[in-house]
Amino acid sequence: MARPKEPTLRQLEYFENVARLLSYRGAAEELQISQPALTAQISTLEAGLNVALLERSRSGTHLTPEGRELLPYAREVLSTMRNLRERAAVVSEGRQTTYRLGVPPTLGPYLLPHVMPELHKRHHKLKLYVREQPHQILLQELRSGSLDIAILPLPVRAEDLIIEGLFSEPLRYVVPADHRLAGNPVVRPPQLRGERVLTLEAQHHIHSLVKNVCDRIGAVIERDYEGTSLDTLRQMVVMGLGTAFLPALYIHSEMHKPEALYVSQLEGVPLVRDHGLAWRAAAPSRHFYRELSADIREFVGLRLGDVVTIANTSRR
Amino acid sequence: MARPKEPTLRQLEYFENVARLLSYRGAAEELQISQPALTAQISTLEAGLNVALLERSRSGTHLTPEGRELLPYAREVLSTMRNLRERAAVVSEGRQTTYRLGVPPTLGPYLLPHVMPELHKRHHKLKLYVREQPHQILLQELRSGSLDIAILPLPVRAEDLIIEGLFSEPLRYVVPADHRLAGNPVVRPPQLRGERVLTLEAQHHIHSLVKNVCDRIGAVIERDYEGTSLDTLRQMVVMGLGTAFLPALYIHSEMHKPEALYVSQLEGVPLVRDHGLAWRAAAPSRHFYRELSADIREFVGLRLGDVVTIANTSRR
DNA sequence: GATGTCTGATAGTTTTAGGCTATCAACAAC
DNA sequence: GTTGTTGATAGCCTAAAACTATCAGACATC
Repeated sequence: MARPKEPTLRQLEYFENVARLLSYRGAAEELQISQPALTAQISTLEAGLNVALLERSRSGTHLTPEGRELLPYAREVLSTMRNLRERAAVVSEGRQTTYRLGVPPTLGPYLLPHVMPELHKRHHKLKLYVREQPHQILLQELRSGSLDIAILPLPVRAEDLIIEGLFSEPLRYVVPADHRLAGNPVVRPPQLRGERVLTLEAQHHIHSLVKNVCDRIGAVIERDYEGTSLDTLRQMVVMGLGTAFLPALYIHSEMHKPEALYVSQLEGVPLVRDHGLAWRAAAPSRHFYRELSADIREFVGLRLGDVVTIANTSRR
Repeated sequence: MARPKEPTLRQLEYFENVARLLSYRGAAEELQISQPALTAQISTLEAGLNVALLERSRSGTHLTPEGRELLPYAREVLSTMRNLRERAAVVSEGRQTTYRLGVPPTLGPYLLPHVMPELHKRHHKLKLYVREQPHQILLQELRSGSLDIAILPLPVRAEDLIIEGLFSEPLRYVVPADHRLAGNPVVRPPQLRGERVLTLEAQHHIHSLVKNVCDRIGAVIERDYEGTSLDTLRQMVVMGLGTAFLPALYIHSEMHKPEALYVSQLEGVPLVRDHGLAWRAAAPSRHFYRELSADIREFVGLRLGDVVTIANTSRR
């Protein structure tokens, strides 16, 4: 193929060597090629650049003025190439680059502070770039390649993704201080019939979980006041606008005594959200992601074992 | 030869293209190669760097985290290579790089100010890096490649150098104001018999020229006071320590009325120094150097034609 | 002046790498 | 279920890189 002869890195390396040693035979020896091969490559380089780089006679070799001017440029190319190879060597050791992790905003802030320090201790060169987005967006960006891994609410059915269960997180019933059920550690479904329940906007997975449970037990979803975040939801409960089901990790992280709210466990009807770590099945780092998944389960078990239930390792 | 497979520029170009288009077939089309050839080159690059750069499935292509991290490095290599090619394109137009010109210190300061402005007008991208050194050193450094061209006193016999005559410069007889010969525009050899003549140190060409003439005419070289420069020589003449033969260009540039010295022309015995431009016979820019030689003769003729005699174009 | 050594260059040959076409399997769209 | 598109694989061909052998010129030594 008659494409114009561009200089190659090999030729620049040869040129740099000859320029430094001022001897074809000396440079050939150092480069471990034959002297005629070196001569030919330098000639080809000069033809490609359309400029004489070296002045040679039987009495020795010198740089031409043009060669002298271009030598620093050649060294620059070789230097940047060396940078690339060195960085590749580091990166190829594994877990030493930046992975983009997506998490739902209703989970990330209440989970990651417990998990990140442990991950950092174990993989101290690992860098995770965290993005909080609604789970539908997370799924889309994982598929499109804008994310490398994501924590998604289960179940998720996607043939092109690997999803491993992390843990189950219950949602607790939260009432204001003057509520008739305040102070009861456990509430049963008949006690909630007719209760007004506040929840997040429809785009959140929690919305559908809470709606399903309310439909089952006869509680009423309050549609006039939808929360845009768990905090705004909690403030509305404090203000007496209704009651709510809030995630256990949120409660664990954000609600402390003294607090104007009471928390109860709902008995008889399971209300949990399952979390899983997802990645693309074709990802070259999929073995590392599987290990990361196990690490997260381990650390969540250690730090938050009394708040959530660790998942069995399974493909859902 | 089983040398480790280093990445090539071609491979980095291919990688950058795929990374930007996120499609092997799209990139192959833009690169004007077949898609299997592209796939093979990317695979070879990944093997060479020992890291997966791209994640590919039948549903599309993504950068891996490692590939994302190395892509700026690859772009850096391609950028420095582009810089080299662009600079080479400028340099290959000719006369647009820096040439090292050597000149004797007894000539350079009195010649170049007349010649450089004209040279710059004619070759406005030409850059001459001037070094003043004794002519023996000039010859040595020209041969060793530390200089590209040099103005040398003639004759010079060197098989490996091309030398073209530039001009002949007479040396004038200079006496203090109270000298018996002061005011005579012309002096003859018998008038100088027994005269004490100061000159430069032996390493200078002028020394041997003056010594030869003094031997012929019976003047006496003053060995107790040798000049280290033309200026110091002239100051000693002013102080009445003796007389001297000074180059015409020096006189033309540096000695003006009123001055405590008188200048005469020596008749009957020629006392001139011939100057030539020298370069290595094997220098790729030798055609340019010949043109430069002609330019210098032209400009010296125009600006200093009444001080020196332009040489015929000849190989001495 | 003759001879030997060292320099870079040239010629012919061999080996390796880059690129081709044909075809494959997997996946998505209709 | 069929068709089209994706990246991957196999076999082949050509160009490039490298080899060895040898050359001519320059220089040092005898």
